[in-house]
Amino acid sequence: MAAKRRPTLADVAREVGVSAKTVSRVLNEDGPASAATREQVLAAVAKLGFQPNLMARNIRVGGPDTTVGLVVPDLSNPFFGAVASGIEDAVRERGLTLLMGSSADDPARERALTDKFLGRRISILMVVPSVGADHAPLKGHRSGGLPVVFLDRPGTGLATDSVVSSNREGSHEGVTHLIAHGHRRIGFVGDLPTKLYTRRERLAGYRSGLQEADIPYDRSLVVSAHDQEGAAAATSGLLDLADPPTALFAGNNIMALGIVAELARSKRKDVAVVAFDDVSLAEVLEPALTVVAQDPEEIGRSAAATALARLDGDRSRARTVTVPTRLIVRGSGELPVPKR
Amino acid sequence: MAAKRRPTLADVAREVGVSAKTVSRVLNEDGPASAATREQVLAAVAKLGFQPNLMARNIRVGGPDTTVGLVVPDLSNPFFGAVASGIEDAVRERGLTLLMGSSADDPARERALTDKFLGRRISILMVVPSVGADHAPLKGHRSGGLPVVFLDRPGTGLATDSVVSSNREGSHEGVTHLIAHGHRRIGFVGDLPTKLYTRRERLAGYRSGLQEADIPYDRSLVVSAHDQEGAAAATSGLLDLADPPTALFAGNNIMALGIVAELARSKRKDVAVVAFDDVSLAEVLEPALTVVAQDPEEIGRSAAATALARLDGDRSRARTVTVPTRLIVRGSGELPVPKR
DNA sequence: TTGTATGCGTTATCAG
DNA sequence: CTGATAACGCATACAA
Repeated sequence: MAAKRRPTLADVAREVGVSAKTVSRVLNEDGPASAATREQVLAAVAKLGFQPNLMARNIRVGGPDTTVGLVVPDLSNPFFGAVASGIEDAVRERGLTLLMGSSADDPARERALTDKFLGRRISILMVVPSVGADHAPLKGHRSGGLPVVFLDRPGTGLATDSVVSSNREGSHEGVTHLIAHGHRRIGFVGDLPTKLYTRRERLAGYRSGLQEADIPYDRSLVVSAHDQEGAAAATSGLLDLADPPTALFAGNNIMALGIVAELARSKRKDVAVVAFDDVSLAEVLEPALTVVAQDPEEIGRSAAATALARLDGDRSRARTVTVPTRLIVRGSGELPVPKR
Repeated sequence: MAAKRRPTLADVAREVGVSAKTVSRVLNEDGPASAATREQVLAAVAKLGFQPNLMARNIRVGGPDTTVGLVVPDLSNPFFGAVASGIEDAVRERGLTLLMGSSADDPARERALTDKFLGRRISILMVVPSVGADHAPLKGHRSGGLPVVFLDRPGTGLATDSVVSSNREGSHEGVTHLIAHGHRRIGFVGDLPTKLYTRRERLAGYRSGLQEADIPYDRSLVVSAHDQEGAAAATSGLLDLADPPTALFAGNNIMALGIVAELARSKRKDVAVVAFDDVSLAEVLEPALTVVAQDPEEIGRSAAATALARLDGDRSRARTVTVPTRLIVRGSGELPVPKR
């Protein structure tokens, strides 16, 4: 038996012996309806398993859908999960539903997803921009009244609201913290690609920290990796240098995992570490991991607040909200330079 | 200026001076179209910022939407993020897009989300059932040809495919592992509510492990918590008992974090621990954390494979796939019973 | 190569 | 209180 056609309003109406509009009225509690027909309709709806076609409804009503579309690069990175949670909490009160999809950090897939969302006439669009994506095509939507917010990274080709962490300042603070504990050779383990906004900003903060302390920038101390395993390998490479670093700065949570794993594997407890972005169990490690913590939930909440204000008619200029980071001192960042 | 009406096919057609159908043709690369009109149309589309209304399109075409809807209880739990990743990878090859939303483990919200998905005529519905949810309303859709898959937990009131971990066997193995190292007083720190399927199954495995070793079940050794902090407090309570456990079994990843955090805080390295579900940095802890690892990506892939087979016409009976767990021995589960 | 009539499932309008 | 009819934005069938 092939998939049967789904029941429509008309089917329900025929079943009961009323008009389609009457069924519609009952379901939407729109106009008046006698208790008798009401019950009959409800019974028929249950019997047939009728499910209103929201697309047909939307096409008729014309208004935007009550959905917030969110595009993230990676569904399995807890950072974006936390951001999504923050958004969800904030928009639910307004009756909006968050739907999240992945771009895999690929501009083409990001575009396909946003188009899908836009085609559905969502109420708010939130995007963690992929490297190389062009957001000029969103201009019309934004000027047409659709709130568009960039998260974690700024977009390209479109002036709209964005919410980012204080990447540069946070890294500067983290590196300065290491310097204050005597370190002068500090490795930077960053993610890829190197032109990723957050990567660039955090590297810039690292460099400004060094500069402030009159420590020359040494390119051989800056390495990159795609994932945790790569970060571990990169860490190993740094420690094998003729003049190895005495401290490491992790460019994000994944890099932090790789660094910590490699230091544990090689039983090195003398290397100081500060990581950008917190990770679970950081306080349990030995030494406990000192981090420049981001506030992903707050990033989400802030983005939601901005978007909701736009929905309420705020037509002011596009603004960039910077969510502050916070240095959490736990131990790994306060290790001294080993005597030699 | 209020939000202007979005441009439609007709608007584009008027702009160019052709019929709506012609515009439709170029956009869908459907019928033939002269290069001249083609360019004109494309120009007008860009100029007006026209975005086809996918709902109108879909309602006309009638076919299902190319979306896979996924309902999870918590967007910020990395376990579900990994499951989603597995699904995404598997369905993308078929041109399907994964969209994920949160039920917050609330039946009403789960229902609202599934209704929203169903109203959009998604191709596949995947649900991590909330406690207390009734899935009988999905019957019509499932028999109407919509693949419905339950993940991580079985659904209620609907016979359909589901994919779960080997919770009972895994727990049994984990507890038996502790017993093999001499432990007889083993605490169980589980999540809430206690009637949650995974919680019940894992507790059952714990009990069967004890029973097999002729160790009496002691209710005072079974505690529960909502979150990591709660798990830490529960752990503390267990260790304060007059006759405290010498080993702990964590009912899920969050409970594991709480246990590990509390043991670190109280500087207890003599308590053996086995956790259900792996956590990052488990191998770096001291002692490294022995776990009964789940395979969330595989759960996702398996669910996707099942659903795709249904889409291809598989009308065989509903089946339950059990994804095996794997005991990963790292150290914490092999600690001996302290001498006293 | 292009246009016209028609219908998808729903709701708004207006009449009964 | 209820129903007939038109309309939403788009695609199919057929004609030109």
